[in-house]
Amino acid sequence: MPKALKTHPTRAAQQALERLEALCLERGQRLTRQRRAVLCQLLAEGRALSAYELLERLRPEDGRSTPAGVYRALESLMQAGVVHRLESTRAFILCEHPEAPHTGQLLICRGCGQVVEAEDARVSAATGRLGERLGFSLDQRVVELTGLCGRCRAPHAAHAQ
Amino acid sequence: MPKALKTHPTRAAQQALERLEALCLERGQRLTRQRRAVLCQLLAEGRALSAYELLERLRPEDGRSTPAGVYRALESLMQAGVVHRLESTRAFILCEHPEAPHTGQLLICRGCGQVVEAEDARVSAATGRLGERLGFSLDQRVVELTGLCGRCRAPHAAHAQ
DNA sequence: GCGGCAACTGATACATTGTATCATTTGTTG
DNA sequence: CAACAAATGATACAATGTATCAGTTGCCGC
Repeated sequence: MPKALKTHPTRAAQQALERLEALCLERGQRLTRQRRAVLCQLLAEGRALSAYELLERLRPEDGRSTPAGVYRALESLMQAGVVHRLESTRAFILCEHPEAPHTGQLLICRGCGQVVEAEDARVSAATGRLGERLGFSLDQRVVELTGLCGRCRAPHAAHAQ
Repeated sequence: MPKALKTHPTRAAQQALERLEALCLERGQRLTRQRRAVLCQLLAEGRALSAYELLERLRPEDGRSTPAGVYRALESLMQAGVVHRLESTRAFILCEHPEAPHTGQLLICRGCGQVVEAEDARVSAATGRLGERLGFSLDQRVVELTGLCGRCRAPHAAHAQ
């Protein structure tokens, strides 16, 4: 029974929202109306949204929202580590593990659009070592793996692998 | 003595170009005037270019070049595996190791813009295993590591690490 | 509370990146 | 060399992201 949470979004969402807000403040970001609104939308949607999809959803509640405003809010939320940008799809999504600072990996299902966030030690170690080996001091690691998730693959073919 | 190659670009470039052209044909891509022109520019430039930077460079030689045309040419060249797209900078660059099919990693220096292409077994293995572990059958892996290369770091600070 | 400064916003305009469509041209193949 | 598929040219447009600057808001010390 997926989507069951949708039936009482305010309950769990409220709690999650407060946790995210606390993190923003801890990390030196003011938490303004706009930023809160962007957080809410991402939380409510539960999937990655483009900046302009966000804008569409904000406009009804706040007719004064603008692209620049949305991007500024996203910038701040990314600074705080509670939102990630998907470079390969130009979309934004809530961080799943915002408590711990991270340089994670993102797995993107091209079937259902689901995004799973991972923090794989082997991948982190391997990319770190690769940087060292080539003499780079890394400050950003984009690891985005696209494919079909288990659920999306199942109906189409039985040939595992 | 960097940039020494620039003094006789046609020599080595000609040879590289022929090799790239051969690869395109082998891989079922027609090699048309436009595509050849794009290859030439990327080869001449030796660094990543945006689609519109490419367009600027093509226009003088062929006033009929259009954005759509450039993107179509790039599409074909990427199909042939001789060009890569940098997702995190929205730019395109010649593949350094076009002979071998690959799902490589790209290291991008934010100082000089240099892009180094790697094919690190540990990174490939680790990302592959991560996909498996989470039930994904991957068909695209974006690994883009940004930082400062050795040369760009050196002048600024002596604190190794 | 409140004055003042920095941060944020609203508004507008614009820059960059990427696509859709369709008539025409080109290239390949039998 | 006819015919068909692929690529191109032209135009228009869609999507994504930024610059600027005047005005407002929030925070901090008093």
